[in-house]
Amino acid sequence: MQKLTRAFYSRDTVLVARELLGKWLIHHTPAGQKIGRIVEVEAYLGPHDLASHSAKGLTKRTQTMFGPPGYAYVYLIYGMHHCMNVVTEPAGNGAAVLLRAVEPVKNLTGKTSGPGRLCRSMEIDRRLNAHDLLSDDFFIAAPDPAERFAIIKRPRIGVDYAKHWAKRHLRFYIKGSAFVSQP
DNA sequence: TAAAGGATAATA
DNA sequence: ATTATCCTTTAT
Repeated sequence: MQKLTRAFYSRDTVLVARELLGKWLIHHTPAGQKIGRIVEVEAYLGPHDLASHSAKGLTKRTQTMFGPPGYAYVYLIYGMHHCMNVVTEPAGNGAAVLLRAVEPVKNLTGKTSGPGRLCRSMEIDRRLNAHDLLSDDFFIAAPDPAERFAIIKRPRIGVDYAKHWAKRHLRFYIKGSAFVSQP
């Protein structure tokens, strides 16, 4: 099992999004080590992408997104759910990958499909915002034998306000996985 | 299908 | 200080 490096995250967001599929999200909590296999992600490209938070410019909330790559961007949505993103590309680009669904590997309880439920079962909340994903208690790693699978491209979810950006195929998931939130 | 819920950013 | 908005989920 190999922890992903800073260089991995600093590349093109779409590339990182596709390569995050099949990787393991690992979180050490007081209750024990939790592991989920990433099966669905979305790419948010930067300020020019109207669906991205960074389109609003640099604010208190989005500053993590504009920071260096390999950090977690966690925020509260609709007052009751958390969403977890991974910052990509060099600092200042404002790009990130949203984690939408994982498959339970270890110590996960409840459903793990959908950004809110993913965070609930992985015990992610906004205290983990700006947390370094190269740390030892919260990180992403490649499982030992690299797997082979087909990747499906679809439009992103919940971004109808973003005009033509809503139509772009920036959501990726593992073909045939029973754990994706929306086929 | 709509209500819930709270932080955030824009407006005043 | 007030309001509109939000990368969702759950229950009616």
